[in-house]
Amino acid sequence: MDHPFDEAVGSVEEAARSLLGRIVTAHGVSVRLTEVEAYGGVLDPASHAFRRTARSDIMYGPPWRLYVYRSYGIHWCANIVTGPTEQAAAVLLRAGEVVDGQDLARSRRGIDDPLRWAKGPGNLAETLDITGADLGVNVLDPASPVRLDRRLDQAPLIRCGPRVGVSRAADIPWRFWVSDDPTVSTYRRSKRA
DNA sequence: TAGGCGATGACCT
DNA sequence: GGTCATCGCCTAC
Repeated sequence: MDHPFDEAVGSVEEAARSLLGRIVTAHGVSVRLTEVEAYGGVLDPASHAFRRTARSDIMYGPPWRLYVYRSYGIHWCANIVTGPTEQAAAVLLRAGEVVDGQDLARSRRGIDDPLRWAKGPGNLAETLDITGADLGVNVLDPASPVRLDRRLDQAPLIRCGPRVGVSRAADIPWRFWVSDDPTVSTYRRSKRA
């Protein structure tokens, strides 16, 4: 597929795919990532880092830091900066399966259905108790409040499609999810796309 | 400094 | 299918 962001595809797309299936642990709960979206930074008009501002500045820094932003004034959304540094690329964590800390997850979400605990980026952040206080932490540091486990030996079966909720560059298939996984969020196209 | 607008989720019909 | 709560960020005045 031909689009103006070919240069960014290699790095951030590969990073997004490599995150699927890995375990993120934060504040007492662990989640196996089943759905992510890639954002290509300066080359991607849908990325918060398309223009450098105070909010997006963290994405211009070193990779494997956490970028957290508030959406609609209500929800927190968590991203992992993937680099390279000048490109400001990042991967949004959209959904996962809670694999540890189930009691904490249930109390934070207030619902009993485990499939819904970390379904959608806002719910994922709420389950893991990720907030603005976690902005910029190094997810590869074992002492970090938000951390990523080692890379998988075998990658899961991955499918891809357009990103959710973005109005610009809406047709780029940079949403990735684990095939047939029940914790993946249901797709909704942006109203403005 | 004011106004518009979301990388959402929950609830409604 | 559709609506709406709610507020921080960004842009334009």
